Amino acid sequence: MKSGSAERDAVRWQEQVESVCAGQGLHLTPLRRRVLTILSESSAPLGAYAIIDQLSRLEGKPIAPPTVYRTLDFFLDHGFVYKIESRNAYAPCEHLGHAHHGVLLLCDKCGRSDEIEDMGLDRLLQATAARAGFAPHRQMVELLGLCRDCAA
Amino acid sequence: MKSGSAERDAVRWQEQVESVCAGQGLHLTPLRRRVLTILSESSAPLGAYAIIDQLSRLEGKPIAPPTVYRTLDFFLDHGFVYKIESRNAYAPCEHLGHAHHGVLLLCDKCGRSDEIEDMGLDRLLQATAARAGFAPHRQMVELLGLCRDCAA
DNA sequence: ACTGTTATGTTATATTCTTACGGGAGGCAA
DNA sequence: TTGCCTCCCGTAAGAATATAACATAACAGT
Repeated sequence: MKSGSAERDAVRWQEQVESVCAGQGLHLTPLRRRVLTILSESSAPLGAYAIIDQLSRLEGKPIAPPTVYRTLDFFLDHGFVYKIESRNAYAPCEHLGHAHHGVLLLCDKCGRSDEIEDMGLDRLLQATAARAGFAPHRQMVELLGLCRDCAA
Repeated sequence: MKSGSAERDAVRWQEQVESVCAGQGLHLTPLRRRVLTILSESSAPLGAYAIIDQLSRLEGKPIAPPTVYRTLDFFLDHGFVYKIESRNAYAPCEHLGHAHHGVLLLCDKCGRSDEIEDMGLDRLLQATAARAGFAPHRQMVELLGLCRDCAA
């Protein structure tokens, strides 16, 4: 979330997704590419219907929800995008390679989200779960509050 | 989480809420009490519409969504209940006194949720946020997976 | 009684997500 | 070629979740 790097990160993200898809033989269709672009160009996470609206404008005709939800599912399945449960919104997942369950910092004011990887936290969570005999397969850590810029 | 204690915990929860309300001059109305009971008698977190249905049956007439959502808001505001964002469900909050942002263990199979307090985790999250210049006011930590009983 | 506040009722609607079904494009084997 | 399969997308409908806006009731304090 260092200022000024957001757009570059977004471009980098899109390129990374492209290359991962190429590498794994995943089909990055025109539709998926357009959604990718919409997501990458947004400064904050987008709701599914925001994507539907933008896509509809891009295509010049109304796009139905399943089209976008399927695309999002594709991205979610491959870890390119994460869903912010507390907001019903979707955002590019940085750290594509790493098992992508980071900490999400969600700003109440500007709406931006930032993703932080923290191995120590992962280990601690894993240990906490293990103590309870719990076997997790997905984790969500979301912090709501004010980001550095908005706090000032 | 210890087997066999679920029902007792639920009763204890309801009593605790009653006493906290009494202590703080909060109005525990008949409606709120009924919702309290519905929540405490459920073995797993309930969706708002499950509560609406049960309440409607109890009252013998259809109850509209806002009635229940308002009641839930009251409970959420006072930390008696937490919302499980990844499921759109609501559950009794154990650990009433403590600042109630525990770790939620959510079983995919039986649907039960368990709440764990972990000061170490809280501190770590706080520190992680602080490093990013982020000032959190609410945190959500949800682990999805299999509970001890269902894993066996 | 008048007023402010809190709690609830009522109607309608917004938002988010899913189910179900069908069609088209490309691969691939007989 | 034909038939079959799979993946992707279109379309219509509807389920599930949540809120807006406005009205009424109940009660406390003055």
